[in-house]
Amino acid sequence: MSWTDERIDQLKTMWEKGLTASQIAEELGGVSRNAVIGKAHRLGLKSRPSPVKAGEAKPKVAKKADAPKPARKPEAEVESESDADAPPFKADAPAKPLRAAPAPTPAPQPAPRPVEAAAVADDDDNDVADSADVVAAPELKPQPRIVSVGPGGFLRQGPGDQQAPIPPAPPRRLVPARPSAEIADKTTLLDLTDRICRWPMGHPGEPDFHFCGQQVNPGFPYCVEHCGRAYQAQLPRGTRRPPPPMPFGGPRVR
DNA sequence: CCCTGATTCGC
DNA sequence: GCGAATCAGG
Repeated sequence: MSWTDERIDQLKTMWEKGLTASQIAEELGGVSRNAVIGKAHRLGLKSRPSPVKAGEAKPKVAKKADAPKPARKPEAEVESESDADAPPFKADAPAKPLRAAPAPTPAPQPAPRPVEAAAVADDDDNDVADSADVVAAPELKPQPRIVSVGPGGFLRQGPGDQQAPIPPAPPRRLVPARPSAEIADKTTLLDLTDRICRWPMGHPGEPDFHFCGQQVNPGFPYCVEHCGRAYQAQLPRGTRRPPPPMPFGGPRVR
């Protein structure tokens, strides 16, 4: 690959954007991380916080001054003829991994459509696991105190544990709008609105996990059918029937 | 080990 | 100009 104007431009953009050399190389394709770094420097792009330059002002270490190593691959370093029995460098093959071979795609950003906010206005007086909340933030570092396990294997938390002050979402890498094709016609988290039943179908994390998607029973987060599952009239003690099957067949047993 | 960016230097 | 090899810090 050569450095076309376009590729140089991409390099500049991504470099200034703070992407690592590896990411840039992967994005461009056909070049190594070193190539990216080398090019960036040649272009005069300002260096970014390097792990190796901390404080040190004199990188002028004795590199070539005192007899260091050849540093360069010997290639045809024909020394004296008498020493012709030197070990041949058959291992000279760079063994280039040829990273990201097929990647001519300029990665057309999949225009993240203005997600309808997923209507996360959580009117949480209902007791059913509100999957939308849990699923939306699966990457909480500190393991929250688990109060109980909700339907579908959701981990319920105590009221005080709910709000983790971690809104600063780091810049996301480009991600397809749909996790997979098999869910293309299903109701995903992004499809949820106030008027769409958000009863989970399947288990979160599974490739085909989606939501009911029916019109909601006005005033409720679920359709009529699922409202019937979510809300049970409280019967006097002793007259209670055995609990109905939980959604998705109950908590997962691992 | 992995990662990172910087630097060197044969090509 | 290019980039693999190497260095060196995290």
